[in-house]
Amino acid sequence: MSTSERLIESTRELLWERGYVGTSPKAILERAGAGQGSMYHHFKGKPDLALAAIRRTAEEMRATAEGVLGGPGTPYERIAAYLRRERDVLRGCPVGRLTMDPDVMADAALRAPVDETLDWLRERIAGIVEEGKAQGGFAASLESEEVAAAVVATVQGGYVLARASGSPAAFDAGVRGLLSLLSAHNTRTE
Amino acid sequence: MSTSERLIESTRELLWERGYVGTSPKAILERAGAGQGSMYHHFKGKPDLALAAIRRTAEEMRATAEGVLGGPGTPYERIAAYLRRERDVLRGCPVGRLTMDPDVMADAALRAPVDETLDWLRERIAGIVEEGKAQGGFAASLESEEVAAAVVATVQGGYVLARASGSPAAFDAGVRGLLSLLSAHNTRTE
DNA sequence: GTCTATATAAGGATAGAC
DNA sequence: GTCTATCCTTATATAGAC
Repeated sequence: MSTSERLIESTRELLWERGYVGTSPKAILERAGAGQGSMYHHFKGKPDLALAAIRRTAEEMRATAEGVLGGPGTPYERIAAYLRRERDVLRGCPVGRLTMDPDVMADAALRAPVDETLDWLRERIAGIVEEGKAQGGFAASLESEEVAAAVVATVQGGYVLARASGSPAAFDAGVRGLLSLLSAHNTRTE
Repeated sequence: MSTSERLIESTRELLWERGYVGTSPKAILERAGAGQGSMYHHFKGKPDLALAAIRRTAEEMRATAEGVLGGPGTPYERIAAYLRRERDVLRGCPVGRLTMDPDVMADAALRAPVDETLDWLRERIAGIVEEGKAQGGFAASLESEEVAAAVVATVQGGYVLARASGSPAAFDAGVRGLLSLLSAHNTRTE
C-alpha cells in the first residue's frame, strides 16, 4: 500500500475511533508509519487529508447499505435485512458520529459527504417503503419519508445506546422494537 | 452566580457544543470570565470539572424527561409527549453526544452518568409500555424493553439526522414515523 | 479565592536537506 | 517523495504573589 493510501486508511480509523477534533496529525503519522514530510507532500493539511478519508468512508457506507437494500426479498425483508445487518456496534457509525464533531460541521467540505450519505440513505429506504405500498405489502397509510427517517434514526440512535451501556444489546433491542412495530403494517408475510 | 457555578455552567455549554475532547480549560475560563487560579482552586483539573458538569446535565435531562413521562395521559400519549417535546434539535443531545467522545468513554467516572441516564430513560419508558399493556391500550405482543429502546434510539438518531441535514425536519420526520407505527398498536384512541 | 507567571507537552504547519 | 529541524500556538497544569 502506498504511503498516501496508508495515510488515508489511518485517518479513517482514527476518525472513527476519536473523531476529527480528537485526531492529531501526529497520531495519524504514527499509525501510518510515515513522517510529516509525506503527509504535507500528499495533502494540504489535516482538513484535506480528513476530506479524503471521510469521502471514502461515506462511499463505503453507501455501498454496504446498497448491498443489503438492493438485495432480494420483499420491501419489509430488505429493510429488516438492513437493520439486522452485522455491525461493529460498539464502534458506532463512522459517518454518523461526525455529525457530533464541531469542526466537521463547521467546514462545508467536510460536512457534505456526511450530509449526502445520510440523506441518500433516507431516500433509498423511503423508496423501498413506497415500493411496499405499491405492491400492497405495506399499509398505504404509511408516510414513506417518515418511516425511513425512523429506520435510520433507530440505527444511529442504537449506536448511542449501545455505546452508553457498553453492550450491543441495546442496539439489537431497538432494532427488534422497530421491526415489531413495522411488521404489523406488513401484510405480505409469506 | 459564584465563580464555581460559572465554571460548571460554562463547561456544560462547551461540552454540549464541542464535546469533551474539543473543550479546553482555556475556553472554559474565557466563557466563565475566570482565571486559571479559580479553576484549579475549585476543581482538580479538567476531568473533575467536566464530571461536575456532566452530572448536572444528566440530572437535568432526567428531570426534563420525567416531567413529560410522568405527566397526565394514556401511556401512548405520554410517550408521544416525550417524543414531541420541544427540543433544540440542532444542538443535539447533551448527554447522548458524550457517547461519541473517546475520552469520556475511556473514563469510568465521566461515563457513569451518561450510561445511567440513558439506561434509566429506557427503563422508564419500558415501564410505561408495560402500563399500557396492562391497561389494554398497547398490544400484549409488544416487548416493552424493545419498544423503549426504539423510542430512545429514534430520539438520539433523530439528532444525528437533523444535524447532518442542518434542519430539525429530519428529527420530526423520524418521530412521526415511529409514532405512526406505534399508534397502530394502541387501541385506546379516545 | 483569585491573579499572574512559568513549565512541559502536544497540535499543526513550514523549510530545506537528502 | 521522504526525512529531520524548526516554528508558533494551544493544552493542561503548577507555583507563588496578592
